[in-house]
Formats: sequence, structure tokens, C-alpha cells
Amino acid sequence: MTAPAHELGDRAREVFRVVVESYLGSGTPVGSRTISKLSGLNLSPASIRNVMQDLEELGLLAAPHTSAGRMPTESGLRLFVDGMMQAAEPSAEERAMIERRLSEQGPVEDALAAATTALSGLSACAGIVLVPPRELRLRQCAFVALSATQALAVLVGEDGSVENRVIDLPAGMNASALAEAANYMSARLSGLTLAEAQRRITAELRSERAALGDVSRMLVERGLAIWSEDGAHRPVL
DNA sequence: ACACGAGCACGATAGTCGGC
DNA sequence: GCCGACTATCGTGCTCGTGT
Repeated sequence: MTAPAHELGDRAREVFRVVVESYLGSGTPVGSRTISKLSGLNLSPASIRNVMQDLEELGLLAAPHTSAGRMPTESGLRLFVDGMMQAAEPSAEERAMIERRLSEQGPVEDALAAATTALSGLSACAGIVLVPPRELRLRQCAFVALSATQALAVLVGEDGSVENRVIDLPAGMNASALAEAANYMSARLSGLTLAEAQRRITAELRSERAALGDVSRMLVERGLAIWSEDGAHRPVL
């Protein structure tokens, strides 16, 4: 039982967004107190819990155990990804609104923030703005299974920024192979730029020094490939 | 009537400490 | 060093009071 994004209220959508982003950033379940602080909704943890319970009933969130925080389910992550990727051509009126808001801003950062806010407001979903790449140094990598054939690849930067890509899984992929691939990449890319990490891991894979199973190796190669393909643009949420 | 916040009891986990 | 008991912390569900 999964509700489309547009069926969620503004408050539920904001809570869901904060849960997913916090989970992708930390890899750990998120509690109501944390959401209360991060969401900017000025709601108490008790109210956040009520919203989270609704989201859990909708199948978007789940708790690993009674006293743990909530984490997004596969359906929830799928909805989050779909919400970001269902990009449609804006109407002339919407385009004019975006350009008007951009023209009101001074610094680039403010313009980007305005563009993201405008897109988010128009689409009622998360907004994505693409900017030229910068020297992001990496801290951690994780793979989150979305289905039997797809996973969400997550890169965490040293500055706390998070980048996500949907990746097709090799046949025979399982949870342990996902973890093996993520651990392998995290151990080797820490402190490196994306380009440096790609060169290092590629060289290691070619030299047969990588202590990886075949399936995990394929996943690492696909992960490197997908970031190589669109590395010219860096999404900002 | 409804939404929200506060308070309470309870559960799970992690850290600490002492005994072996 | 290992194991079990204890404690602190964090999170939950539930109930009740309050404001609109």
C-alpha cells in the first residue's frame, strides 16, 4: 500500500523528505525529535510521530524495532526517487515565474536556492538544480536496494553533501554483496575526489588486486560508470 | 470537533563497571 | 579478555489537557 506523492499533505511530504534525506545522509533510522528539529515545521516530536505513523501506515516508512527511529521502505525510496525524476517541461507561465525569481537574486548561491525553491513549489516535490562540478571530496558510499533489479547508490561528501543515483543491479545481487561493494568503495574513496576515486578503484580492479566477489565487482564497476556518465553535472537538492 | 503539545510508562541499544 | 548486570540515552505509543 503506497500512496502517490501528491496524495500526501504538505506536512507529511516535508516530514517524509526530511526522513529520507537524513537516512541517506546518516544511514541510520531517524527519530521524531530529530525530524522536529530539522523539518522547520515548528511541530513537537509528538506531532511528528503522528505524521510518521501515517506514513508508516502508507508503507513509506518502517521501524526496525519498537524503540528505533523510522527509515524509508523500498516503496518509500522508490517514491522519493520517482518524485525527483518525474520531470516535466514547465509551462510558459511557470518558466516566467522561475526566471523572475532568479532575476531578483544576487549571489549564485541565492539564485540556486531560489531556483530550487521555485521548482519545489511548482512541482510539489523535491527540486533539483544542476550546477557545474566542483572538487567534492568523498567520505562514504552506500547502496540501498530499491527492488530486485535496482538500487540507490549514495555518495556522501566530507562536507556532508549527499549525491544519489539509481543503478541497475547485476544478476545474483544480494544484501551481503551490496554491503561488500559499499564497504569496498568506502574504504578506498575516503578523502578523494570523485575523479581520484574512479582512477584508483579502476586501476585496482584492472590489476586484479581487488578482494571482491564477481557480483560485487560488477556493482562497483557500474557505480563508477554511472558517475562517470553524468559527472559533468552535480545535482543540488 | 479537531489538531497539537506535554507527560508518562515502556522497550531497545550502547556504554560502563565489576567479577571471573 | 570475556561475560553479565546495571545505567543512561533515545525512541515509541498512549492518554489527557489546551487552544482554535
